[in-house]
Amino acid sequence: MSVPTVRTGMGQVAAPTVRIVLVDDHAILRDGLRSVLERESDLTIVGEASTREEGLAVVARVEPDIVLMDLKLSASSDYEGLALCAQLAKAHNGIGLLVLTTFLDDRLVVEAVHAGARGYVVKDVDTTELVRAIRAVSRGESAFDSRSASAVVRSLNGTPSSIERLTERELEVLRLLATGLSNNMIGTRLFISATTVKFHVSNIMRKLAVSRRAEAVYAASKQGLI
Amino acid sequence: MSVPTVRTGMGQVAAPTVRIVLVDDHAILRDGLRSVLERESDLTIVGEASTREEGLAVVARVEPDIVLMDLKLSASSDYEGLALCAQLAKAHNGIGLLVLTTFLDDRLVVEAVHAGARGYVVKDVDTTELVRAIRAVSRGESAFDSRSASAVVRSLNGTPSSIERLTERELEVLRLLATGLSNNMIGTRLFISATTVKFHVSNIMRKLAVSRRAEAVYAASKQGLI
DNA sequence: CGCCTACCTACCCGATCGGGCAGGTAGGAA
DNA sequence: TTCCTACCTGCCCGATCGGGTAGGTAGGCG
Repeated sequence: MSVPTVRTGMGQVAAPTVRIVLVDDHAILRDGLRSVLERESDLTIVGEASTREEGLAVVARVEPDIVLMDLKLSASSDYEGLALCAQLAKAHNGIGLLVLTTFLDDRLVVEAVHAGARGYVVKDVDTTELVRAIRAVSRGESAFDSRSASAVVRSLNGTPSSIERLTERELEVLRLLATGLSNNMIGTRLFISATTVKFHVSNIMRKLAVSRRAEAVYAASKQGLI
Repeated sequence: MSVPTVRTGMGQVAAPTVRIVLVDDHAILRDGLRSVLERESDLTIVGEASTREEGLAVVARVEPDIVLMDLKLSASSDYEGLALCAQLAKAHNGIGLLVLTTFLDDRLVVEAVHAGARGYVVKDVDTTELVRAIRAVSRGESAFDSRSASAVVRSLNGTPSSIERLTERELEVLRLLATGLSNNMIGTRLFISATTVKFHVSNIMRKLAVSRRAEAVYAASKQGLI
């Protein structure tokens, strides 16, 4: 690591400069963040990206200390950032991944951590709290705003293995379910029998802890599954 | 209007200072916007608010030229800003309401205009485009980024009166529908018969142009109705 | 080899839904 | 007054759903 270290006249070691890449699909937010963060003398924005592909390319090129990223990187998918997180964590060992996002979803927080994020901050926190989180992550520590932290705690001890993931097939059924198709029509579409569709729907409802397909669609929509 | 007008030495009339209030539930975005916009010499942020109530109070106090606001002002409701729009337009005649939001939804654009907004910009546009929109609205003009503009066009000629609003009652039914209740249980909850519930559900499905309750819930969720 | 997961299928049956029918009231606008 | 909107109600009937039961196959893991 060739991180520049600045020594003050007092002989103390000042914080080294933290090199940051921003990944967010909203140019306005990136501009705003850049403007706000660069007021801090120890922070510098060395790159920006608006998509997953751009993010990978930029990070590979500039090798920042921190990637400050949203989980939602397009209108279509609400959690594409998770994939980016995992890819960055794998390709750049020890890189500081800090998620800055709109939604506070227990599941998402946990998934982000699993994907390699060392921090999770929701967008309605104060700027100072964000800066604190950035510095913490840059030191190799973890940083969660208070609400995200409790989400993590909830997910870890409240429900030991609460996250029952839906299988690919179930997601497929779920998406068709959301379009209002009957079991029979879903079966025709997927080349399986209506009985099998019903079986999948049952499992989906069990995993989402609901009892009606309408509710399943709502829950899945809320969680960004579809 | 006691807007200060600045005359240059050339005898030309320079742009007067545009006084802006920001309304957004994310402190970070507000900070960022403030930082970015105040780099423009003719723009000044005179107030901030994170909720509808705050927005009303702040605008009443500082009487800005422009209110730059998000439609989503809390995690629960996706379009509370519409109500704020309408209230502000009513209370402050001629005030410049500019919507800055994440989602581009034809319906929302139209609703915002009906609520009194003179502009609609999605958050992934360039900062310069936002600044241009602010100046346009401050001059009393309208301003839409290109995608919002086409949304308006689509809504106006594509479907003459496509926006069939759900009644309060129907929204009530819809919310219970999303929780997976049966017609009978919804009826019990609302003190009406199951037949009436079915009637409302039918109307909801017709208005949302779907044929199943699951699909209705999905569509409503997508449109931020619930 | 058992054990697990993901996936697939069949039959039954009562509850529910979706779409018709035909009506009613209250309140506001033309 | 007549018209419209929002709201409410009853009855009918075939299609669909939700929840059981009781099986099957393919592939991976220890």
